[in-house]
Amino acid sequence: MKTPARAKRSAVGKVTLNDVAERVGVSAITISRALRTPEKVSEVLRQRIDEAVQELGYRPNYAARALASARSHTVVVLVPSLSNEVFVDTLSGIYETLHPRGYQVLIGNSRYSKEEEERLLSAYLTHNPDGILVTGFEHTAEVERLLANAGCPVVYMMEMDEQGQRPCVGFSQYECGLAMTNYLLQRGYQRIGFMAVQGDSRVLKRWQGYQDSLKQADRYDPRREYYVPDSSSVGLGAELLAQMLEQAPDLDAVFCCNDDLAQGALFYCQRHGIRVPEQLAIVGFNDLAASAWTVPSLTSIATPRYAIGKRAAELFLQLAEGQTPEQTAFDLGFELVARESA
Amino acid sequence: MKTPARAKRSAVGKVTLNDVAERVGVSAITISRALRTPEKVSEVLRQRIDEAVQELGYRPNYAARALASARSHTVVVLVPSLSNEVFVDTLSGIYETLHPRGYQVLIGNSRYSKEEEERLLSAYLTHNPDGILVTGFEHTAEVERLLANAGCPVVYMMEMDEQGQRPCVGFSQYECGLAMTNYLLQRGYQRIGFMAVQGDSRVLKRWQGYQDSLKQADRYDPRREYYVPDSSSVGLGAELLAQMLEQAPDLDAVFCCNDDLAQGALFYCQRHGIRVPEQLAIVGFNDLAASAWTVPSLTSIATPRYAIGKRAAELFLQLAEGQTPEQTAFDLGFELVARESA
DNA sequence: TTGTAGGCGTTATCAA
DNA sequence: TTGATAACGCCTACAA
Repeated sequence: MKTPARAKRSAVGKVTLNDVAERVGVSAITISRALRTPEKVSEVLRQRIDEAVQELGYRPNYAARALASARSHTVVVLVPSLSNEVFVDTLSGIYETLHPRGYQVLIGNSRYSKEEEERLLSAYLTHNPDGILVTGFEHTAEVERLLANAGCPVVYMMEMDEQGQRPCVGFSQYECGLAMTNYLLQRGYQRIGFMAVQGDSRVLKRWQGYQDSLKQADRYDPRREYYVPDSSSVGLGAELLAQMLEQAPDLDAVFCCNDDLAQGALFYCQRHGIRVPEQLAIVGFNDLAASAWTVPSLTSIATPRYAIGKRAAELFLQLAEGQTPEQTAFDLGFELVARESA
Repeated sequence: MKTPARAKRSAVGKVTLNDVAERVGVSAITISRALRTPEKVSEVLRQRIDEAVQELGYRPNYAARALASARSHTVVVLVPSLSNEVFVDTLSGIYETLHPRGYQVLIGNSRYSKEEEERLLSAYLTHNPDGILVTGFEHTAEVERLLANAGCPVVYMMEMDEQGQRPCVGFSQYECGLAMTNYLLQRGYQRIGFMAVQGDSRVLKRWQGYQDSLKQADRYDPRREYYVPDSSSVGLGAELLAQMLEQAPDLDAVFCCNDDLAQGALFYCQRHGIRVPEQLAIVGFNDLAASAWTVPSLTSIATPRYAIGKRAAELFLQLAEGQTPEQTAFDLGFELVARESA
């Protein structure tokens, strides 16, 4: 019913700082201060202001704040997938670190597409983020250019920077591949295959580790490698194992580039009466939650994704505060979890 | 090297509309128009503007735009979990519909906490979203108040509004519970248990359906119900089945309130030599990707979550454009997928 | 401790 | 088709 004289273009007649100021009888800036730096406002005033804010239901306008302060309090996070426990866990670590510090997290899901990543980044840059957290070092030239000119700290996640220049938190994917394959060799497996999908740089590095391990043991045979660019899934693991067994029937172990695949491979064996690990050993990667419960349980590599998210966020915070951390590259390691399947 | 006289507080010396305007020799508003409504700018000018934009690398400032236009081009989506395929799929549907229309999607993950949901919504409202997509109808009073006063369309997802007032896209969780239990009865199972976790309203409704089905068949026995408030996981399914079998050893079928649980229950049976479905039938809910591949494969209920996200986003679009759609409540149904486990 | 002035980058409004 | 002007709501800088 009331027609506020002031509001000319005001979107929905939302309560502004000025409304609160009028109500309390002070200037707008004082309200602003009371909200952001309460200690700089007198006790009495602060109390009256808090009340007025409550009564009027004042809610600061994000856009106005971002515009006036030239700080968005926003951190952009670029991940290749959300349907993967790994990145959801990473996001948890990021969120739990950044949220208490007053940052909004803008999630960009590129679906393993570099082009989509480019679009996302380009769009999100209009937000003038205070920081950007990206997955991996493999991007389009344009993305690299955008990141370089973003004017805010950029932290790379999941892998280590080989040039050692850029801030990053991750672990050596190559070492993972090496360690797991060495483990299989050590357990006496002789004809070890590798099942790869997606083909992102992290998978390729694990694969490289696998190859180097076998070559060193003089057991490498390209016929036992299987790669398709499709996105990972349990079903795909089952299908690919069928194909691998056809191509290399003498396989005695498969290293699946991730646990989804490994679970699918295991189910395939269950269905076809192939005993695991007696006839065929199966190992995965990432140690997804279900892998401890399958029968047999899956040997895998546990990756510190939550910790990566957390540390990456912390690193961003340091960088954003203008600190010069002595360390900007964090290798958080990994753990080989030996279970029943190999 | 150049020191732009104008830039006094400019955050990072970003290129603005004015910079482009100067370069082209027109006013800023013309650049703005050329970018938003190219058809309102002359051919020649448009071309020169496009070039200048390219050369200077101009990128509109989201905050300024939102402030000036009182439109954020942002839609807030509140989900209870990201570690659940269901909501990730829903988000895909939303994103794929809204992104091409120029909307940003702000994801809020409440982790099944109503209090966290309240904090999230409160924070996100500062963005003045153009719309809000929420999961379910069960919220704190404050959230309900905030939604009612948000001043933008709100669409509820996953359930149907019993009062039939609010815009919603979902399906009847109750009917799902009913249908699945009827199916089991029909298949001849007599002592059917229910395994519930999380305890959100959707689970409760399925549970209600289960109870009503059994009561009607005069086969209801509360000893066969098992509920813990913990969050769902494969491991929990295994643990709970162990407890259920102890409490009601005569169980001949379990209806798990979702597929995670069902998979865990199945793995428990595999490990303990309980034949499924001969000794114990297992059914789940949601039809997660892996459920088709386990051995035996899991009977479940496929839910149209991608479609729900898509339709909810479309409904929002209609509402946002001021249309009055004749239909604002969409029941997208569900499908019982009979497989080997029951 | 509080206030004044001015501007952040864009768009709505109205005029030319 | 183009432009001048005045917001949008808040914050920085400086002053009192």
